[in-house]
Amino acid sequence: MKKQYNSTEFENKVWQILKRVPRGRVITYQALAQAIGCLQSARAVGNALHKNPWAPKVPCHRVVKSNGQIGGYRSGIRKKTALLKSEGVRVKDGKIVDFEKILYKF
DNA sequence: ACGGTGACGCTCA
DNA sequence: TTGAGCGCCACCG
Repeated sequence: MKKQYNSTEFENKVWQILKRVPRGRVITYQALAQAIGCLQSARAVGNALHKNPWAPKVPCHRVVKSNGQIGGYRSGIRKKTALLKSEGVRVKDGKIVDFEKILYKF
């Protein structure tokens, strides 16, 4: 597909992995980065999601911080939380309930 | 080429 | 437990 700004294998990998996360589950930026191959690039992952050209196509709202917190969202963490709750994920004050239980593993 | 920015992570006080 | 600081990687002007 055409590169919208720059060919980034890294980003492509991010969306790809994120798309295989089932509904009602969540994944951490760290795990995502690890799946790509760079455990230290959790930040870069967030950056990729932040600028992701396929906003509604990719369930970016299923990506949370490694400590179980919601993290951030381009449209606001509130929206992210609402989406998660809509999928059956219980969120308590910006934190995932039973985080390790709904955490998706590859 | 360089510096700044960002939806992060971990350690220390 | 909470807050602040430093380090990490990738993208953009």
